Amino acid sequence: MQSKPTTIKEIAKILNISPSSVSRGLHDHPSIGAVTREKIKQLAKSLNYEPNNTAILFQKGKTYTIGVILPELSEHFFSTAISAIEDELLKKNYTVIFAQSHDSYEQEVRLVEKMKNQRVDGLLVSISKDTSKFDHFEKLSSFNIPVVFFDRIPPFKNVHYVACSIENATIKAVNFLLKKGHRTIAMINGPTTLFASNERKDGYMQAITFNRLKYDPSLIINCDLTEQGTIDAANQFINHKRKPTAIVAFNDYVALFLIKYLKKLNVIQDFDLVSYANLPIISYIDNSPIASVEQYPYLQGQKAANILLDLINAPKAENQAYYNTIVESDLVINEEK
Amino acid sequence: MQSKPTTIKEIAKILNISPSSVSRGLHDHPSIGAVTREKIKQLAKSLNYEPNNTAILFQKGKTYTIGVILPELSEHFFSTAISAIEDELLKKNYTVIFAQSHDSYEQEVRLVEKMKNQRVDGLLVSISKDTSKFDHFEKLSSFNIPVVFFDRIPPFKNVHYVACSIENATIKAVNFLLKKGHRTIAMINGPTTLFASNERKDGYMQAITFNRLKYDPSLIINCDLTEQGTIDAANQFINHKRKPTAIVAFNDYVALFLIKYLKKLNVIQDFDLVSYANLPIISYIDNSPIASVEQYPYLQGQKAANILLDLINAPKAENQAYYNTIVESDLVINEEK
DNA sequence: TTGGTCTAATCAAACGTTTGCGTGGTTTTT
DNA sequence: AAAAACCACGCAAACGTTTGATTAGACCAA
Repeated sequence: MQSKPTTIKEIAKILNISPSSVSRGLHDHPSIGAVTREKIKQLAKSLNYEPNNTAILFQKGKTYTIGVILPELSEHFFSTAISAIEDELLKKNYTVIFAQSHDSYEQEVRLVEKMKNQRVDGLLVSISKDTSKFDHFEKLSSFNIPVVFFDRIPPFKNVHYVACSIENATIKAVNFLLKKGHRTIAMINGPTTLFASNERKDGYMQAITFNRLKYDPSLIINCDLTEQGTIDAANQFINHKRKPTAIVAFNDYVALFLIKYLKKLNVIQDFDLVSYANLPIISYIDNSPIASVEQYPYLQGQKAANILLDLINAPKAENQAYYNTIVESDLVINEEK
Repeated sequence: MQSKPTTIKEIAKILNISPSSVSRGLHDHPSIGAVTREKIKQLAKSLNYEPNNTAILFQKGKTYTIGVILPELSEHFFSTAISAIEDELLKKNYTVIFAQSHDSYEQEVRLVEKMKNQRVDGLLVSISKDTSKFDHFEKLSSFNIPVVFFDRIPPFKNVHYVACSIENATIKAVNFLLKKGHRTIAMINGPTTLFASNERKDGYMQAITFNRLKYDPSLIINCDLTEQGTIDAANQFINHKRKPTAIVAFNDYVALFLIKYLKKLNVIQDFDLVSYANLPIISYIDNSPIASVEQYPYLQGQKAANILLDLINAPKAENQAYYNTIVESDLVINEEK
């Protein structure tokens, strides 16, 4: 009933030829005659022969497997990105294995170790919030396992990465608000420890100074991204001597908290909001942000996957230059308003 | 620089013992003396020895790899479920590979084939919308690859599965609305071809008849789950001679379309909505459903993963009985209202 | 002394596939 | 007719690890 899978050896024995000939026949090697080749293929098909992958991988010392490590799969951004990665790698007959760091540095270190033991051909990583040391990735290069970071990338250039320029995006966002006539624009930013916070701040300042406006540091509040933190920030803006007319929210979650609170106070009409896209359906909400920074997770995933394939298949000598790919972000204007 | 990984053989040569002793030493086999064992372990550590997984898998004929096939990873339900699966299987040192059918039957067939060639130890599957034939799964049993279906399951009992009883959930939902005083309850259902549609209908009817109310077939409309389809259904209800006061939406997407349209017509206040949870943030929306059927994707994923492990590790003879696990769904009342 | 039990290790096969090299036999070239 | 070229295939090693069978030596009992 539960037949052991057919092997090349068995085919060889039946046909009274050597296993190597069978292997070559199945691979259309020129040194196998057409007649024999067809006999091999026919028998293989009729016996339901399936190459034993573990044997091939072992023999070749390659796994055709790509590891993906990301913080949280149930975040829409990441599930979309890995969806792209899987689509892209499947085309090239690679297999994807993945794991979640759950934003823990220790877990990330463990996972990198595990992926290395699994002998992945390459790694795609979006780093955890907790990660500030990167030794665990450096070890990989000595094993010749290329790594491409995406979206959440380390703060230096000598790695391969794909990311969105949040700075540029923020410039676009603030410019958009300025063009709409806003002159006092506030920002609910994340913790100063986050690279992403600095990018937002830099973009904000660039837009403000480029437009010859005065930069008021009290209009940028660093919060912990919780609901209470958002409420505290909102209160500061509402009571600000220069009460802002527009607020840039760190992300859609913050925007949600903000909308909820401003509605409760019945002052939502006093503000135009802009946010960074996390939630696909945010535009369905009443008083939703009038614009969103789209970071193209699918595109980022695609590009990262293809870069990794390049690295895997490149001659070793060429691995000198680093891919630093920036995916341009767009400001998506919410038509509903 | 790029050192080839250390092998057991090398360790053996350095220590002047046989590879088998090294292997046994590393595995604490009793027939290796404590002194030798420690020498082996020390040297292994200092040489950064990592077992070559592909070799082990090949040798053991097991891959310690579980395949997961699901329709669409970027759907919140599925990303949560696979997140649970990964968490659960990582604990047991299994590796997860996954692929998306994108709701295509042909793709699903290809993927099952691919997973089989990858020699996965088992398969977790949520079937595609297009799938009505199941031969591709039956083939797996002859290769002794167990399959556990979750959420989207085939319409028969002689398979292993984990799912939520949408029927029970619907009974709860309708009962909830009845208790709130509603007497005319409508339902926007999916296409009749979908198993999920029948479950909803059955649940609806059971609740109605159990409460000795008259069942009015015109209050259940089968739609194609598009925005236009939802609008058409809504129009029928609005113009219905017995205009309903509550509507059960097929899912959150339909609910979103519905809310949008009813708001536009300014009749949203005339209806109480209930939906089935797909979108985590739906409750943040104004006029959101007053209750949602929670289907516990994380729990379903966990259970499916554990059942699969049971099947993999069970003695062959015991594989007779089928796991048919129903995860109870809950009606989550939206407090905001 | 013979036989038995234990300990600590070795030997060799096995898993399935790929691949460099070798080798008869036939055909072509000079 | 000898040399060269080519065709179609076989041989055997290799990839790294595990494991059943075996062994050499030490110790003990009768």
